[in-house]
Amino acid sequence: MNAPLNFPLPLVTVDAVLLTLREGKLQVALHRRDKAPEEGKLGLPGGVVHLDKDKSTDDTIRRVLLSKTGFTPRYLEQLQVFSGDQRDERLWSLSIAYLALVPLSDLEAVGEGVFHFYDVDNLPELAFDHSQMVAAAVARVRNKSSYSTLPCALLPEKFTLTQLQQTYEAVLQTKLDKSSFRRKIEALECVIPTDEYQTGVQRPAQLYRFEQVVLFDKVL
Amino acid sequence: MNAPLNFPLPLVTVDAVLLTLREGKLQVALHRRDKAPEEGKLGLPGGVVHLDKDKSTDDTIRRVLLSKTGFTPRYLEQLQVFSGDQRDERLWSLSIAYLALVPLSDLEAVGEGVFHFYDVDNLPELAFDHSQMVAAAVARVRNKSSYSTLPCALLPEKFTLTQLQQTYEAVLQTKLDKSSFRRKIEALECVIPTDEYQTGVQRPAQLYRFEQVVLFDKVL
DNA sequence: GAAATAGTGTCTCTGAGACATTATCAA
DNA sequence: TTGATAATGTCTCAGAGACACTATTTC
Repeated sequence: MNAPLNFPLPLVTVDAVLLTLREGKLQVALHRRDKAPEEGKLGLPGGVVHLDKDKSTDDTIRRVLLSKTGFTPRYLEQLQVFSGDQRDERLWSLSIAYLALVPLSDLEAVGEGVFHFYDVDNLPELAFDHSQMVAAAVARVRNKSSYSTLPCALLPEKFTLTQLQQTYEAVLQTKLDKSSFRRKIEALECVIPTDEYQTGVQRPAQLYRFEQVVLFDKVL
Repeated sequence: MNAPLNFPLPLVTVDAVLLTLREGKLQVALHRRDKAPEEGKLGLPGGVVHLDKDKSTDDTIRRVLLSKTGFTPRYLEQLQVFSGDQRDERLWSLSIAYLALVPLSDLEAVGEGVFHFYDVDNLPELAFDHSQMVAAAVARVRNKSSYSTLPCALLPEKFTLTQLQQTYEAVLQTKLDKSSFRRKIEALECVIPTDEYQTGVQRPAQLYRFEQVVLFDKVL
C-alpha cells in the first residue's frame, strides 16, 4: 500500500528501552549491532515499520520484540518520538521510542549473550541517539514510579513485600521506611496476597501478586 | 534528501491539540477543514513533515502553528503517536500529536472565525482520530496540572492569585480552598509578584507572573 | 457605611516518618 | 536458644482542609 507521493518521506522505525531490575539496580538491556550503520556499537533493539505487517506502530514494537526475545514485555508504553536528519547521517529518520519493563527472568530466558546489561546511570556510548532514549525512559519510569505501581512490572509473578520495597528503592534511588511503605501498599489494595509463602532460613514471607498498574493519589 | 527505498513508508504528519481557558472552562481550538479528506469536518490544525524545511518534528509543529496562527504556543510538548491504516482510509499514516497550551488572548489575536472553540468535555464529531488526540491531551493536562504549574501557561502574562486558582479549578474540575491554595503556591515559589495591581470595583489584587513550569513534590 | 473581593489566621485531623516491638521460621 | 527476617504497633510532627476573620478598595 501507499503509492509513492511527490515528496520525500522519513524512514520510520521503532526502538525499545528494555529496563529490568538486575543486581539490585535498574539496568537496560542492550545488544551489539551486527550490521551497518554503527556496526559494533551497543544499541537498543528496534526495527522498521512494515505497512503490510503492522496495523500500528504498537504492533511494530511488539512484532520486533517478539522476534528478538520471544516474549511480549510485561509493561509497554510509547515514550517519545526522536526525529531529524542528524540522528542517522544517511537520511532523515524518525524513531518512536518505547518504554518496556520486564522481569529479569524473561530476559535471561532469551539466551546467553544476546543482551548486555548496564546500569542506567552508568551507560557506555550507544549508537545513534539511543542514549537520549534511555535517559527519557529512565526519567519516565522514575517519575511514574513515585505515584504508581509501575515497579511491579519489574518483578516476577509472585513476590514478597520486601522485594517490592527493594524494587521501589532501586528505581526511586531512595530508602523507604518499611512500616510506612506497607501502610501505603495496603491502603492502595494494589497487590493481592496469594496463599503461598517464600521459605528460606528465616520467617517465611507472604507472597503477593499484582494485577495491573494502579495510580496513587499521592506520592509514595 | 531520502532516496526512495525498496519498501513503502507511512505518510508522516503532526497535529496540535490547542487548549485554552475560555468562558471559565478548558476549551480546544478547532478549525473547519476546507479540503479533502474529511472536508467540512472540524479537526485539529496540522500538517505534513517536510524533510527539507524541518530539522525535527518539533520544528514541523512550530512551523505549522506559526503559519496558521502567527505565534508559537506558550507551552508545547509531544503527546503521542497515532498510526495505522485505519485512521485515514486512503493510506497508512502516522501522526505525532502535540499538546499546546495558550492564553486565550493569543488565539483571539489570530482573527475571527479561524478557530471554533468547544468544551473539551463536550466535543462534536471530529475528523480522523482527532477526538482521541483531544482526549489524550486533556488527560495529560489534567494529570500534570495536579503536580505542576502547567496551568500558568493558560493565563496572560500577569495574573492574580484568584485567577490562578480559578484556572486550576477549571482544569482539575474541582473546588480548591483559597487559604490552602495560597499556602501551596507560596511554598513553591513558582510565581513572582510584580509591583503592579489589578484594580476594579474592589480591593486591588497583586499581579503575579511566572517563569517556567515547576513540578510539585506532592499533589495540589 | 455597605458591598465586594483580597488576603491572613487558626483549629483540627489525617497521614507520613521514625523507631520500637512482637512473630515465626531454621539451625 | 539464637539469629535472621517478617510483620505490626506507637509516637510525633508537618501539612492539608475547613472556616473565620481582617484589610482595602469603590460607590
